[in-house]
Amino acid sequence: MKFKKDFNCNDCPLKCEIYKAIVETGGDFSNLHPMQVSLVKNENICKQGSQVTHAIYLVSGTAKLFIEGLNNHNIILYILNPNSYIGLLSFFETPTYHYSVKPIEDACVCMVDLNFIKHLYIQNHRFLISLNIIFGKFVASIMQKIITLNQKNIRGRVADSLLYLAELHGSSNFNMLLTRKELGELSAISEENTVRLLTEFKNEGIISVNGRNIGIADKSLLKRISEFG
Amino acid sequence: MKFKKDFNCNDCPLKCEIYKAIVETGGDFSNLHPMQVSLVKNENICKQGSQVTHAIYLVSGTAKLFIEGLNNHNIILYILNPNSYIGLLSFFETPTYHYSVKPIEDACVCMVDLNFIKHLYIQNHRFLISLNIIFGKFVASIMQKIITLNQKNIRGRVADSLLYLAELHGSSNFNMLLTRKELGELSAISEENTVRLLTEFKNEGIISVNGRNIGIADKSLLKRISEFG
DNA sequence: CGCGAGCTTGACGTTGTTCAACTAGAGTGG
DNA sequence: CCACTCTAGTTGAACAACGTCAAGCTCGCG
Repeated sequence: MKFKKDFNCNDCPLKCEIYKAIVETGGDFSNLHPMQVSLVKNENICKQGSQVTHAIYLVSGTAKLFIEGLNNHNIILYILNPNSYIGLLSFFETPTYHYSVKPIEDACVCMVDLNFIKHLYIQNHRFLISLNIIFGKFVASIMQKIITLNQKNIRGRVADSLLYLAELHGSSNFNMLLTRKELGELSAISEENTVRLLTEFKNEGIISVNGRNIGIADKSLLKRISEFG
Repeated sequence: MKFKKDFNCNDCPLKCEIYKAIVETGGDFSNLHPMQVSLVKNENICKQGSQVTHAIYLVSGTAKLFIEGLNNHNIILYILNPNSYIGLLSFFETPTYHYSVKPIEDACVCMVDLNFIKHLYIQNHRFLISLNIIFGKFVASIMQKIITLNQKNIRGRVADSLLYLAELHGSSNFNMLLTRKELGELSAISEENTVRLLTEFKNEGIISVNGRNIGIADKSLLKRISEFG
């Protein structure tokens, strides 16, 4: 974990939502005090149960957002790409995080004091609305996740996860970055069954597997499997 | 379903959050046009997939909030008591409902145009903050639910549900209003296993069962079961 | 009186987890 | 350069947990 203090937004190549909102509202950066932090794998970006003090924005790298359950058994809810809010589900007056976030490759995040954010969205309603839209999408996909995890068999769930990852990477061929165990946590199944299903799908010619590189050969079939058939 | 149009908030015994916020902001009710609706069991208060046009507030009665899954298999997320928002999870710029709500006893709801609400929370930040606080709590309990449903055995899940209902009714002795099937949907298990566990708990002296009336005799033991022991 | 919805119980089969053993590759230190 | 160790991945077999099917029961209501 390496801090870059006294960071200046004008030097940042990523013109994030917060930056845009400030410019739109009058361009006063004097109270912003952004903090950029570099992290390596397995460091916590935020930790379930700890206090929410800053809005966190993923600048570069990829991260997993997960709930820490019983007996060290986690469930991964989303994979986060650069240019997305991390603290979002906790922006809204939640004292502590209900989930944890860790990078799955080296990453860089930017932290902004939460009081600044509140002040900003009260002044700038377009910003507030944009937060709410993202928030709404998160909730929608959690709902979907609850159904998927509870009502599909493990074949359908892994198919779902693979389609999700392809969508996320914008291609049918991608390096999923996740270990087998993590792919299992994304589908809420055991590591062993994850392996079994990957080889099963491979043998059926639905996907190609090369280490963590996945290629989806028959997307429509995978979709039918995901829909539970 | 029976509409009471041209309803006047000053005649309403329930001084809800929205009412209070309007009074606080200047007391202009002229654009409010609240609509009160009476519903009986099994009518939809709101329906998954349909458009969100109004904020809905539960005035009287009890309702279940559930996700409609595959093969007519639902999962109940919450039981709603009077004086709570129904549309809440969809207030924030979500075009369609991601869940359904139905009364489990005769109920009465009040509907307010969503544009009015938006206008109100932009003017009144205390109201916005109060919405966000409730929103945050909903999300927190969904997170908890995901873990519960995926990582606890059915004994733990039913124990959880019973403790939840006791909390909701504010007493260890309550009429749960739910059928066995619905209690199962609250715990995401089959109706048959729900019945089996109720009699199991009864035989173990942990609860008393009389139709839909439940009495929790040994709360601490039930808590230990819920914590997965 | 008969019908239907809700409830109850037993038997059975499927699904998925867990345990255990084994393999392959990447570091590490002598 | 070779043991060694550690992690990630893989496979098989045994077992436990749940869901499903089927049948019967009870009570309220037409």
